[in-house]
Amino acid sequence: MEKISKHEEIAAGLIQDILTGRYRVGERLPSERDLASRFDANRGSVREAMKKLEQIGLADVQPGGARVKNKEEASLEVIGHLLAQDNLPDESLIDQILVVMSGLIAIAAFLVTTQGSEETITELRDLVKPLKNKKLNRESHTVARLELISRFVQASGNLPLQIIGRALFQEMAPNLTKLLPHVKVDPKAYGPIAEQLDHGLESRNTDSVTAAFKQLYEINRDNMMNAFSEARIQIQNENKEALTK
Amino acid sequence: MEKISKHEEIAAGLIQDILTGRYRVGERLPSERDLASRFDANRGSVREAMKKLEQIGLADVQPGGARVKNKEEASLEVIGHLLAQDNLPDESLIDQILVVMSGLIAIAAFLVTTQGSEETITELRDLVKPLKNKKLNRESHTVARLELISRFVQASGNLPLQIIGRALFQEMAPNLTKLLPHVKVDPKAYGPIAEQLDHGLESRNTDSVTAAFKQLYEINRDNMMNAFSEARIQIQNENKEALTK
DNA sequence: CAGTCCAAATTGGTAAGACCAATTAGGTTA
DNA sequence: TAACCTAATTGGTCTTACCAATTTGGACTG
Repeated sequence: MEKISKHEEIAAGLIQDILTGRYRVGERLPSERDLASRFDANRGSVREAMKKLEQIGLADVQPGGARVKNKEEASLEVIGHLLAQDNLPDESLIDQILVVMSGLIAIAAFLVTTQGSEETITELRDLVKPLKNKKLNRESHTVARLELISRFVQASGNLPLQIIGRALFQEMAPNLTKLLPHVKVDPKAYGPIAEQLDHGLESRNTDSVTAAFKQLYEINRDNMMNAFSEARIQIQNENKEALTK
Repeated sequence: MEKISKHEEIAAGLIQDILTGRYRVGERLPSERDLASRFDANRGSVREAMKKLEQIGLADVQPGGARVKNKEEASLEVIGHLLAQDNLPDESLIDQILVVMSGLIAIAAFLVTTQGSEETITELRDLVKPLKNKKLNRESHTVARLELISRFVQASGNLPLQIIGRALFQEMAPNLTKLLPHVKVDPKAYGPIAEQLDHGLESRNTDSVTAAFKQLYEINRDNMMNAFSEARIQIQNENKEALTK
């Protein structure tokens, strides 16, 4: 059970309202005093929530009033809120995130193979090894894959890349809980990819590593999209059950 | 002349202290009450500043105290603060940003060429045209290049990509003002690249567009690194002058 | 009637003081 | 030495108040 403070509650409410279009872009939000009475809170707490909105980039608060901004101008944190809006995360947004992650990994692959230390290479190769094991159970396999990708980006030594990778992951991960049970992975499919990754790292062949990750991305993407289908079917069935009761 | 509010002043001071290592990772920051008296401000203002630190990801504030976090766990906003620390921005960090931007553009190129509408393609081709003009003055040329890159990312239709691109740009741009006067561009060098971009867009050839942007990146990178050298020389000369006086 | 200008109401920014709940720190005890 | 308990500290919230900037609305003017 999480404890949620007042300003977090207020911020969450306002973010929800903005993202669902209750307040349109350019429109003025209610005054802090109005919001305070609406949320039955103190104006100081409302101010803290507004601070949050401002930092996320969803509102521009100035003397005279706070105005709603485009979500394209916001920070990466909106992604998490967008994904958390509905019961199931938005499929096209997940798809977009995966594309970007794939691109980020390509950068990391380039940096690691061209500038990575010998220790970094061997450390990453150690992380690839588990993926060669075709008898690994699904859960362990998923953990091993995520760990590999994460470490790759961190090993790049590129601060912006590290920050972006970490942020994207943090925004996506909590919103996949309802989806992950439906992800069916086939460990055998990852064998050749792991081999190629290993060899590519050993020979510091950027193209080889990049190609391997591209395959990994495509498999992951397929798995994710299939999981969406199954999750939707299950929700549909649950709704039917609820009706017959 | 910018107006700077109290909490911004406090936040700036604390960020500076953290990034320069006055407070180490894991260490506890002074209490809000202490900070209030140190900055001669109200505790509410200090709290707003702490909110800022928390949202940037530089501090984790909880009942009991606020603790400093790793900058790798922070948001992209730290990049701007890191660049603004010294007189001249950190060269290696600028280099890292350029690498990432290059990678982001590769993603955008893929998305635009494979999924972009006909209107998007023609719009982008219109932006490429000015770069073919070899007689464009330096300033106009620089503006045209930035505009092209920015529009490319925005045209991708990929929200995370748009957000990241915009954020990276916003963090870097304000800190390049002292560097830009030293950037010497040769408009002639961009002619062939513009041609390739144009053709690649027309034929929706991802590889061609990506390759063109890669060349663009390399030229930009060289220009930037040369600008660093010149800027440093100038600063050195200024220091000598100051001494002889 | 349209445009300009000015004053009043509104809004965010800051301040001082107070209380609570959770954490932390220090000393005591087993 | 380790566990425990108490007291001090700290962040979270609230109340009230005043200022400065913006916004608003109406009066005035052309």
